[in-house]
Amino acid sequence: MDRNTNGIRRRSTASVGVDAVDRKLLGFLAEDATLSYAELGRRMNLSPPAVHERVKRLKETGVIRRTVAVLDPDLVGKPLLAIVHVDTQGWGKTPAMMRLAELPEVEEIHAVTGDTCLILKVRTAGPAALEDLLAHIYAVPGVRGTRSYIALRTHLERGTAAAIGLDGRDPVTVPMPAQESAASAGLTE
Amino acid sequence: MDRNTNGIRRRSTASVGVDAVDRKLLGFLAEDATLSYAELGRRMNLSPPAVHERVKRLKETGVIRRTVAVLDPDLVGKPLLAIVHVDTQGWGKTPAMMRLAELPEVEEIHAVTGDTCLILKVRTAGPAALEDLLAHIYAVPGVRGTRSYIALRTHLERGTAAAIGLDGRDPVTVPMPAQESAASAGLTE
DNA sequence: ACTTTTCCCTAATATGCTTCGGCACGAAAG
DNA sequence: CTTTCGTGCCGAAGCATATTAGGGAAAAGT
Repeated sequence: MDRNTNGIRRRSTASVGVDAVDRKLLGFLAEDATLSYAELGRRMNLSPPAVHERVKRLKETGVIRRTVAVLDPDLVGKPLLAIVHVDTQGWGKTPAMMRLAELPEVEEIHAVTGDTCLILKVRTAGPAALEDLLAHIYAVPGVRGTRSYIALRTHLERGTAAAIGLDGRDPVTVPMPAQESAASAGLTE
Repeated sequence: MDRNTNGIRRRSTASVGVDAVDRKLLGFLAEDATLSYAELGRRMNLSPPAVHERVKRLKETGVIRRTVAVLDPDLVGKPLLAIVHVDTQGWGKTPAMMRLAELPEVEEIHAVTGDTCLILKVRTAGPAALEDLLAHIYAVPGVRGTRSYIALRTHLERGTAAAIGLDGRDPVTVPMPAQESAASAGLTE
């Protein structure tokens, strides 16, 4: 219901109305949602009520989906991160996916293009737990095979935040250096 | 009903210590960090100050890394999600990685085992923007090639939250991960 | 048995959120 | 050019909430 079931948005590209001030605000909130409205107002030359009004609107329109606490995977007992490619029979759809989504260790499930069908992001207590998890995955009907990539180190992990113009960077349009030469050089598959 | 208030299990070792109550609390906060201490206390039969005390400790010990607003990728102009495998020359190390981390569209960078070196999670405004981004990636010294998996649909995307015993599910056999410098052992932003 | 530590509670204070009415600016209509 | 309407902001007030302080009960350690 809250979904944009209309399908087509009237406004230009993405926008239920997100102006530059909103983007800056979102940038701050996506990095630290505990900032007070007073502090936010100070940072962008606005009064607390004005900030409150914008945040309220952004939540209602769904731009801000929710506010969550980010936990340290190591400290909560899930030090092992793995990306798992899953090959399925046919185009999986939901029955199998639902099963996978029920596993607590599975954080993300994406249906993708390429030489695999599903990409999972999972966190387990260790290699043994990962093996158990893979056993569960294989037990799901329709699963033909998996290919796991174990993360040795995470160099970066942030929200959609940075994509916004937090630090004044232009958001939507990437700088782009030499798009034609480099792009056509060798990425076509 | 009031049994929870007393007889809490002793904290195993002098480590960072995350007991059952903490895990339940973390489960709630990882799903909605805007819940008031009163509400949290009500849900787990604790007084607001008691909850406050625990949350404060969890933040200080680094279990709760930060609190952030989760944005809708579509509504902020980044509807295209892609997983990009990057092959590098030698074992990349940081100079190249630093360059990649500077790109706003890049959300995650993991060094992994398997038939590739790095796995990136990126969000762009569209196919063209992804091409531009790939051009940037190829421009980084040491990058030999990439393989992109475009997400057609995201079936699940949640935090580490679910891995905790929020809904009473037994996480796996875990806890008691680190013993001493666990807080500093984690990824330092 | 006694001490210490841990964890919680009630009560009180302070801080920040949230609402309300009014004003200024810009756009569309007359 | 003037009027009207809509939007977005501000300052002040009321109120919910976070936060601190003091004290007590139970378990762990001596």
